Amino acid sequence: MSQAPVVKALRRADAQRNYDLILVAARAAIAERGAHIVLEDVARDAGVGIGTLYRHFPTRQDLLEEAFLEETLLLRDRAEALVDSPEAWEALVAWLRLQMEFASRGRSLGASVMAAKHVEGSDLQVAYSAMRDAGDILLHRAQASGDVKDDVDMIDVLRLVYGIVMACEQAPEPDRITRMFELVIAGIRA
Amino acid sequence: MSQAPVVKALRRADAQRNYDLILVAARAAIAERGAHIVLEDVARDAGVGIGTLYRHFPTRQDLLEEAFLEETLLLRDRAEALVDSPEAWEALVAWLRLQMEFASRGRSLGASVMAAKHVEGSDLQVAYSAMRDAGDILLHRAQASGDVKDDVDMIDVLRLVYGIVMACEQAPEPDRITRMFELVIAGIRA
DNA sequence: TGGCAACCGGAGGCAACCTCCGTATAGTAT
DNA sequence: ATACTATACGGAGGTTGCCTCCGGTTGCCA
Repeated sequence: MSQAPVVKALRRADAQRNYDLILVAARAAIAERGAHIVLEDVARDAGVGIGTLYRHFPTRQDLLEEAFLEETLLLRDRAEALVDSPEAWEALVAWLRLQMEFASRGRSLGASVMAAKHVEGSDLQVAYSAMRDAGDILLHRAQASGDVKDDVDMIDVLRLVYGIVMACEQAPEPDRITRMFELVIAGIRA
Repeated sequence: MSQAPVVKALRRADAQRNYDLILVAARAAIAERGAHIVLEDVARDAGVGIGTLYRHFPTRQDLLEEAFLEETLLLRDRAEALVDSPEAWEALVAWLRLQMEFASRGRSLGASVMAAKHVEGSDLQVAYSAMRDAGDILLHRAQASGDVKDDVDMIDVLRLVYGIVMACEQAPEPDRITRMFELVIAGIRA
């Protein structure tokens, strides 16, 4: 299911080590304070210079993409696991709920990730497509069983989920988020 | 329906003139390039110094709030006008559609406004509450006529609308936005 | 017309982003 | 082991945008 750390090309040992340290620090910072991380802080936490961070991740976007790649692959795996579930509708809803938790954890990342997905050929774009394809199967199953409207599109549904998180970012109230999620779920139901 | 330019207190004529010039420049800039306006540019466009801008609008938030105040009051007026409509459901949907257009125009402002609304006592907060109250009447009418679920909350609905705009900010596709909007509408329908 | 409270404006401090280049070192060839 | 070099390190410093401060200016009233 899971995968080994990403190794982009042949790299010197110290370079690979720093690359990993930076990613670890970035993920920790994002989990704690959201995606508005200060890259200088990440570099310090990782114990490397800012120059090193920028060599490995030329843009802020590159770092964020890499930081979320793992989680995206995990969500794809979850979708694939849920395909075996006998309850098509419940499986779909469960997966969408996971999506929402993922989005909440990377609060403020929404916009960044949203932009990244469209960069053709990027690692995250590929992973995101794979994840969405896996989710699509859940959606189509639920449509085949008559639980979901036929004209519903997975991209739209995912965006609605991300939109909820973004709109509630400033004042996150768990029960409000839950209610909004349920409205969306009701909206796609046949 | 509409209202005269806002005059906060007794101000010297030059101060009032600059205040208005700044707001005009800010609204123009937002309409053209979204809410990521550079305040230095706004000041230059308005023909005043940056210091003057900051005296009138101590924080970026203050300027954005003021820039959107008019539109918020207008949306309230629209809700009040729609109360007379015989079709409760259609009136509600029409008003929500207006909300979406409003949000689209101030692209990237979503988060800022979302934050501002909660600043107790701010002009925009008061105006926003008034607008929401007016919208609430539309909602309750649609609930009374059995068109909308009883447990739907206007705050949730508005946030969903704003969420759509935010989630589609990076790559706005009008028909996708329309489809997402319709999913939300379907979600609140009884 | 004088006086002053209100107002103006831009120089400059600060924070975050990112680049550049002199220094250090892992890996390799001898 | 040693020397060599491609690769990598790291932080000084340039850039941009945010915001403050205060010496100079001006509308307004007596």
